[in-house]
Amino acid sequence: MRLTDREEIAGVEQRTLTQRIADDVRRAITSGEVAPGSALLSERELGEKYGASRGTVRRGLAVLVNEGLVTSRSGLGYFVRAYEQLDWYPGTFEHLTQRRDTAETGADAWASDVIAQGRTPRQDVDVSIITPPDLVADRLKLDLASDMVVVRRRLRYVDDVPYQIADSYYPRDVAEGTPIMAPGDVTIPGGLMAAAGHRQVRFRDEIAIRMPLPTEGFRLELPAGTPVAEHVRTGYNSDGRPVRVIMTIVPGDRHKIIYEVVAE
Amino acid sequence: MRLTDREEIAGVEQRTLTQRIADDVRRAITSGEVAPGSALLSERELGEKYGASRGTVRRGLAVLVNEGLVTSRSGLGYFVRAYEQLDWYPGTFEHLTQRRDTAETGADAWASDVIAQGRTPRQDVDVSIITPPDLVADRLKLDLASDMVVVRRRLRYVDDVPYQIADSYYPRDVAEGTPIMAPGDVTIPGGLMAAAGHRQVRFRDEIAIRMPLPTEGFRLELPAGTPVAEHVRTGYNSDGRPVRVIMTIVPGDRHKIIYEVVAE
DNA sequence: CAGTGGTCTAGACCACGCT
DNA sequence: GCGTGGTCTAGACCACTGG
Repeated sequence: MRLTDREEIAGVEQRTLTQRIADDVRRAITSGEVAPGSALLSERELGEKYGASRGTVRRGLAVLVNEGLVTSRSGLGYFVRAYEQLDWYPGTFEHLTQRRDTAETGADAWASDVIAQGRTPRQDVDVSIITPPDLVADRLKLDLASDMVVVRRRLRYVDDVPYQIADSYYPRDVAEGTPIMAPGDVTIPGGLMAAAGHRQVRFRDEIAIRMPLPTEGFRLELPAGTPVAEHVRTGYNSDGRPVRVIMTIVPGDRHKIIYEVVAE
Repeated sequence: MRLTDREEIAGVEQRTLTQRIADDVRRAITSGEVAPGSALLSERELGEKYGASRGTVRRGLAVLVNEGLVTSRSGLGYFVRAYEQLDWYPGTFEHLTQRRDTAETGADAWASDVIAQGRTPRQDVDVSIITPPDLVADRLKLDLASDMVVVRRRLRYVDDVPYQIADSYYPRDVAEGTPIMAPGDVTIPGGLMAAAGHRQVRFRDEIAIRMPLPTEGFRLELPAGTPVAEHVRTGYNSDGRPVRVIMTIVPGDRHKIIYEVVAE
């Protein structure tokens, strides 16, 4: 019956039932008719409303889930997602960003950014020596495949919600015997780079936009339909040598990335 | 029967059949076992292989589609997606980026970037006067809700593939009587801003990572599972006045965004 | 033409959350 | 216990692509 019913309504209806459901609900959300955080009709109710089977309703809602507009919670229902983004300023130098409050709180550039926005930062840090991934070896210009690097793996939280994966890679000779090797969440006024005796005078940031890998999604507790930025910074010292690579995974639903650039 | 079959294999198998299919195929792709561009088994074949119904296979493959790993073409099959990204350097000033080849080809900063990478740029341009969206009005500090702005809407292509939506907004008094108002793809050595008598001495770039709106996906011909960066640049002149807002929609599958920053 | 994906249905069982 | 989403099946018809 359905096909004829549907086509009767609007002559030749191009869109599928799935699309109609997705479009209707999307419009209700983007128009503000249903507020962020509030619940949608249940799958069975929507099925009733549109004369659709549950499978079709689920496909329609899946579209919105993958667009990041909606999440589902088992046993509860579907909810409109609410976004609250933190400003992240990667485009400033550690040793220049260092703020008044930093010295007092012992916060690094990121942490003091977070504090400035009235939130509470925390990070789990783990230091180890590894064979670097190709991406890192290339950027650090390590010629020997056997060269190992020091990696500081950080999982950064804001108000106890995971916000970023930030892994820093240092050539061994740069890191060894410096505070970089210190385990845990150490903070050095002026930055770790300076503490290791290198002035990072230039960096190159490469930003790729993609969907998270399953492991990243898991670690960062990302809902479906949440893309990430893969932010790779290569830092150079005054000799033009690459001395650090930082790879940061930045969930799109929690961040706005900001660069301020001034002509010299 | 299946449930028992499956559990027999590995004691207590947590993952669902859908997940197993998705995981298996993903591993085959990320390990390089199946090359980019090549075809996967058909839905019916996978169903056979895993003892799954077609619906289940489709759900498994949908996971990979939404991760951007795979696309399907009706009547043909599923294919591993191939990524080829263009480097985009937004972090440099128009009037500084201006290159030798620019003067010759009449290319703007973006176009000469593209040319430098051996590709062919093109853009459709459309100029009109509108009431600005809130995002723009805020950044241009327009106080009257009635203030109108000049917008140059561009859809930029590389080798005839849509690459970016780039819409520039100018206050009327900045744009009127200048080449900014010229319809079509005009290019002025030194940039439109300079031609309008303003030196853009500072800008602020805000980058949000999200899934595309349906209209954006349509215009840019984005496959499912392709996130975008929403790149908003506010440019200021030497008086500290915001004189331009550029909103660029940057598909993640075609771009790498690069900022080079040098300590002064 | 045979094969592929796209859409849809109707029914089933499960785990989960709340009351 | 009842309602919610999560998973799965089996079967159907369609439009499209290629040889």
